[in-house]
Amino acid sequence: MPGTPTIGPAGAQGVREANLGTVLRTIRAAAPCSRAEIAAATGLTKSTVSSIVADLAARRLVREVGAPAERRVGRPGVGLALDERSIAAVGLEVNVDYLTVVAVDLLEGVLLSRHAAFDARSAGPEACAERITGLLAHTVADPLLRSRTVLGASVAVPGLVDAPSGVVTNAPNLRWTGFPLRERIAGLMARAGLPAMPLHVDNDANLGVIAEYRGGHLAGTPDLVYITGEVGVGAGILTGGALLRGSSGYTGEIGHVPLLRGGPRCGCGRRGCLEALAGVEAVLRHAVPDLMPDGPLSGAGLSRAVDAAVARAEAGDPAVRRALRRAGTWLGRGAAALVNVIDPAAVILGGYFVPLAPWLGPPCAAAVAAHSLAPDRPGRVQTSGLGLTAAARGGASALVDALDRGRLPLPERAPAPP
Amino acid sequence: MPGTPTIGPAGAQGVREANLGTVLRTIRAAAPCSRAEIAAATGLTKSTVSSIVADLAARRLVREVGAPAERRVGRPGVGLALDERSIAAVGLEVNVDYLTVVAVDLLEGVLLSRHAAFDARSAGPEACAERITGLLAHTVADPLLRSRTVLGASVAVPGLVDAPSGVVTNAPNLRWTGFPLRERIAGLMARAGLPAMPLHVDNDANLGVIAEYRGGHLAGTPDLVYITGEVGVGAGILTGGALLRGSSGYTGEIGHVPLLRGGPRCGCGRRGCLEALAGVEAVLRHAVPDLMPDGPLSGAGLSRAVDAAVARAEAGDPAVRRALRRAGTWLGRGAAALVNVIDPAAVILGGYFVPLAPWLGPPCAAAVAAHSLAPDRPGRVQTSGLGLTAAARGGASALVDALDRGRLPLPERAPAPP
DNA sequence: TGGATTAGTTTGGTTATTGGACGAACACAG
DNA sequence: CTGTGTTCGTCCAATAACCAAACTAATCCA
Repeated sequence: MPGTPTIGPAGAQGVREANLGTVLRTIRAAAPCSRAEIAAATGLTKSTVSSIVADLAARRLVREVGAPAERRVGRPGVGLALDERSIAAVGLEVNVDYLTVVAVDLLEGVLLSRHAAFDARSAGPEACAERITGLLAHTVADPLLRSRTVLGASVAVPGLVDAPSGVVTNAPNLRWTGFPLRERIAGLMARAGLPAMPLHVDNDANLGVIAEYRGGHLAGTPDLVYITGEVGVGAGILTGGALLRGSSGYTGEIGHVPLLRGGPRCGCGRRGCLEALAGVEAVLRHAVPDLMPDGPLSGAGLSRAVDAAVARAEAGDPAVRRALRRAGTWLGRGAAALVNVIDPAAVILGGYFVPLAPWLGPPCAAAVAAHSLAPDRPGRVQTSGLGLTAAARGGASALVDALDRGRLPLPERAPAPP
Repeated sequence: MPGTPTIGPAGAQGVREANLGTVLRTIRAAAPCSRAEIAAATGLTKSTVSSIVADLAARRLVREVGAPAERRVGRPGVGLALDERSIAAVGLEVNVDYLTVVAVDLLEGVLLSRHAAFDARSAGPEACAERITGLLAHTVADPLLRSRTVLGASVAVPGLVDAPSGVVTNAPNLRWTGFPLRERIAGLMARAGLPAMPLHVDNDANLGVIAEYRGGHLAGTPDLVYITGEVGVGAGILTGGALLRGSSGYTGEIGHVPLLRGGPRCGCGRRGCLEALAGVEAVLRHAVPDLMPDGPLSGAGLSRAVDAAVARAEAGDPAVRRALRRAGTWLGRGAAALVNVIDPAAVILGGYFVPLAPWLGPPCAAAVAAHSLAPDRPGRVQTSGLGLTAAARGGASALVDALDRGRLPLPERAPAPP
């Protein structure tokens, strides 16, 4: 059964939008390809495809490339491909201990990527918004982006976000509540005389799973779960190719599922939460206790501690390996709850879990297999290939995704030179 | 982010379909209403609404009723309402110990409802298919349905179902595996010389949540979970108004989430599963041990035992109340896992949990509140008002829902007499 | 050089929505 | 009881988009 029927009247422009998206996606998948091939693949007629391709070319999203090398009988088709020189999309991520920016082109190739240690917790939300705005301004001014149309920017935040309004409802690890991040960034940009652009704010796990869906090893798998391994543990859930948002935004909040009665105390006040057992900070406190301060970590501390834990685990340190194994098992138990409810094709471990995955992954996979009902499926637990840029890339990808759905907020322009 | 873009070309008939659905749903919600009111409510123009209403009237789904009593200045509109005399949809449910049929009209009013004790487990799948076919044939031949167009029939099964093919992949409590139920029913109907009709097979919890979405107290709430309380425990999950199906159909399989290490042995071979702690059969073994046989229950045994447990609980029997309280707490823990992942607006307890709800519901709600992260929401745990007919009604509703989406597999007919 | 084949464009036709004009039906005021 | 104003529903021409088929273009091959 499909979703709730769309409200509002349907009209011809909706049809056009759908078909623009279909053709764009087909070219993305099959480039270089001819109009005739697109017609065959989509079921549209050749005339419709010609009309749509003309439209896309006028917006510089598609261009003609040389005829395909393959030589067959009959008139050769002219190859079409996405024009990756025309647009850009920016994704940012703010997290407890770092700030990331990524800009991608229409092919979702990375144009530019910056990662910097940053103590968002002590900076506070207002200073953070300023820092983000500065980074965004700097990014769009980069020579690599200057000649492109910027589709917009998206900001990933580790916490509960009301995506439509761009308000960060509650981000415990940043200690933000009810902060109107989008509004702030838009205000700061206007004050600095920068051109307005679409701004989106969303949860980091939600954007992480979008990144995996569009660019990870499992790209295109419509039922995916992405688990962030930052200070907090959260899950982004994609079902049927769409984000699960729930009735109030609390989907995938597995960081605080109770796993062990009377277990270690968690930041949320309860005991035995997944985050207190398998969150990166908790893992490191067991694995490399000598490197962890008594108070909260700040700046690049977490990253350094992860590196140290990896080095020791590689060297065969039994205490570190034991700590990672136990954390992996708890993580698997938490993930199993999710697998039993959602039945995803795969669970992808992201963030700081990626470098730790050689030791954390196998026990996690074993625990998922042991505690889930569905028959065991090899490769159900995977490691992200996107590292700490996943959320930022996902934000940028989400902007590109709007084009793939036929929503082209782009003016017609003179056709691109060959 | 909306779901995966629909594949295939979009065309004018898709627009018509969407708008037919929009108008039909508007009339359902606002009847009796005039064409002008529909135009205002939907954003379509008056001419389009006229055209669509004519189409719906030709298919006898809508009829003109007397002008509305409300008197205002200007020409009065002619009232439109759904014509409930024209079609019918049939829903059946086969479960371990009973068989249910329900037929509804376009307003989803119940035309006919039968519930019979039936030992599906010992009858076996083939005999069951014969029995279902017989019941269906008897139902469509009923004088109440004879004059109507039957949209189709849907069968709810407690187990894993591949809905597109109508094959029951695995129904442990019925002991069916890989049984092609739809194909069998279609074959038996053809052999009996009955007219073919669309047949659907789906999981009972999935259809239960559809019934709640369309006809329960929480009708229209797009993020709902329905928990069946039959011999097994399963959840049907609706998110954004659409069923969650997962990558291989194992969504909502909460019956076997492990809750208590070393707990009671479960039918699945493991220990401490939710079903072994809070499944109806397990509950009754604790609550009314004297009424439960050592072997498996058969026929109407379960229903009688539930009645007895209710009677004793009402009389204040402390052992029964204690057993129900404990089961409710376990159920709440299992439901909390679901709430933390899905964030539904409500969790609805169905099946045999309904009569037991006065004692089982409050501890269940308390456990959900205690173990879920999102702020407590009163009324998060609800009791179904549909009793044991939920799944059958949901199947029938799903057929009506196709009309509400504009898919009208109905021939044009002479307009209905006033 | 001409036939076969495939690509892309052009032209005409279909479906469905839109928007404005118009007649119909009623209330109200004089 | 008659005119005026208001709202309802329909009719008709215009528009947008897709489709089907004819047509031109480009290439291979005999």
